[in-house]
Amino acid sequence: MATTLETSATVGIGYRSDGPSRLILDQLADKWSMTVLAFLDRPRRFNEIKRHLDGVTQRVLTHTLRRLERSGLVARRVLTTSPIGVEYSLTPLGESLLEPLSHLYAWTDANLDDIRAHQLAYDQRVRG
Amino acid sequence: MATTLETSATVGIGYRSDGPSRLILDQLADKWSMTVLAFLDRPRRFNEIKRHLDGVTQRVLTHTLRRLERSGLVARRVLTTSPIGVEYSLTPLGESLLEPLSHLYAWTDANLDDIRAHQLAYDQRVRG
DNA sequence: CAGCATCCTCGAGGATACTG
DNA sequence: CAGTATCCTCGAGGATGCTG
Repeated sequence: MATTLETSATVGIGYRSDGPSRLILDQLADKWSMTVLAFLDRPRRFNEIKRHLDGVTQRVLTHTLRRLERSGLVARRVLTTSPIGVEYSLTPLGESLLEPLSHLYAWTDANLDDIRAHQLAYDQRVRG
Repeated sequence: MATTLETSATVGIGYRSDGPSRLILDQLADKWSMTVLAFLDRPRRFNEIKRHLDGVTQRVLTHTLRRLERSGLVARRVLTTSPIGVEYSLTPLGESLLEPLSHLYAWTDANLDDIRAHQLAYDQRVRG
């Protein structure tokens, strides 16, 4: 099972399904994580985040933040205010992730129309 | 690894949950899509891909390839050989996606140990 | 060889109610 | 305000068998 490293020497993209990239993808590919990371350009309160993510429930947002905190991407800080407050912010590790992600966003913006056109053409080809 | 890009500290990352990046993430974040893309450094036959993805079923691989084809990232070509064959390859659009993805892979490789350490520490703190 | 047709499992995500 | 605690839905993914 020790797979050899014969994969994609041409392209030079070191992705393997059992590799570390899989782990990161699993971390980010849920419904809200990336939106949360993008919103944490400054420290934000729990309900502030919740209001920003239209439709998220408390339970799911809590789970999302816990997972990001667990991986060291987000820091959680309890404020000893009158009603207790909790502040979430990006860690340096979390901030460093924004840069590679921005490349993906840029690609998306540049190719979205192309993708949509392909999808539309495919659907018409299959249906009609 | 401190990039001199000054984008990370500011909002400069144009991600929104209702934006196009969401669409791309939904496309790539399934269990096999990225592995398939990485494996298509050259045209590959269906069963060739299936053998490479350890554990994937025919049904799921078919669906994965259909989705990638629908978005224009992968091309499907039927070979009129003795037993019919099908060849899958990256489109230029699909190839262009590998570059931004490689940034994500590089980040992952550079920070995997850090992430794993955070997760371990978190689990012990919470008492798992 | 490369599928499609069924059936089934399992967990992410949501609805709702309660609380320190 | 920022959470838990239950319960439920829904679809991705898997198992298995059949076929042009």
